[in-house]
Amino acid sequence: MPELPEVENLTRQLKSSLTNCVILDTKILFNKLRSIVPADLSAKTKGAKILHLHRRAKYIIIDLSNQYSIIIHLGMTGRINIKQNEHNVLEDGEVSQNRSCSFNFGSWHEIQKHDHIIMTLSNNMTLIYNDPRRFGLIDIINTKDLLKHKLFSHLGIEPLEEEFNASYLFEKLKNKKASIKNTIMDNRVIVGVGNIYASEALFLAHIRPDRIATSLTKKEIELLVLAIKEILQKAINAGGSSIRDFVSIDNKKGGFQKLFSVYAKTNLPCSCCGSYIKKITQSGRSSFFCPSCQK
DNA sequence: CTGAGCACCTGAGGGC
DNA sequence: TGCCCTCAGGTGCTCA
Repeated sequence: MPELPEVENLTRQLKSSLTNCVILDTKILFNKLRSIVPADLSAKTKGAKILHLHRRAKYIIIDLSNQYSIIIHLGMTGRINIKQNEHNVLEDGEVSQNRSCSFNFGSWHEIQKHDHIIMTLSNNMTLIYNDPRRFGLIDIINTKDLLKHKLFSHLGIEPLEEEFNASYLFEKLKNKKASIKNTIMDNRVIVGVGNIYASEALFLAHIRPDRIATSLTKKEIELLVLAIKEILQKAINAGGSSIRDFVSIDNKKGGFQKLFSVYAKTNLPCSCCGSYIKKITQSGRSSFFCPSCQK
């Protein structure tokens, strides 16, 4: 259930629990994800130490001690669960016990539906990649070739980096015939803005999603850049619901979903002006906006 | 080159 | 209960 904020939070969590772990064994239960999981994933990970974890766009990258890097993408429904063969206390002090599919207190070899990759790690931990729709991806390549990888070579800049600013976006919007919503979701322009936050950011910037990109004024572009950064940062700070899934608290209604202003709020009153939120379809995906606040 | 549409999948939820 | 339809947080490919 990942947009950038969730992948960012997941990466941070994984970083704190997996850094310096050794991969003892990797089992591929099902190899047909978005692309075929490399058959030598097991051989290339066996005995390697996890040195560093980081994120690029919505990809999680795990650098290993043996010059390889694992690339993970969660697609629409991918999850990473960490099982621990002992009583597990979460960061906020709660003890997890309400999820059948995660902590089994001793019987942690039990395989759940849609578990595709299982990594046995040192420190009594097991990493499980689960993905019902299988739009996710796992690959492994030489660390030095990361940037050349075809998944990364065409990607635009990170929205939270300083280089993503009004003058950058202004240049990118020149001659764009697509809608502004499609444009900010275009990975070649900026990465990591998914369907939820595209709608949310455009609401914050008071711009209709179906405006042609070139029609935005400089002022609107400035507002939009700030809105994208703000909405992503807020969502990261709110923690992601996938993090809660990751640490196995089933709390889908909580987290940042409460912060949505327009997403999935068709026909509900706008929190700002009371007008009813409208839903339209753009390139086959739903967009939500307030017809009165957004121009 | 661009942009729209489609394909890849399973599962949840609504209508009948 | 069950069948059928629509929809879902992503992204790369094809075609015009």
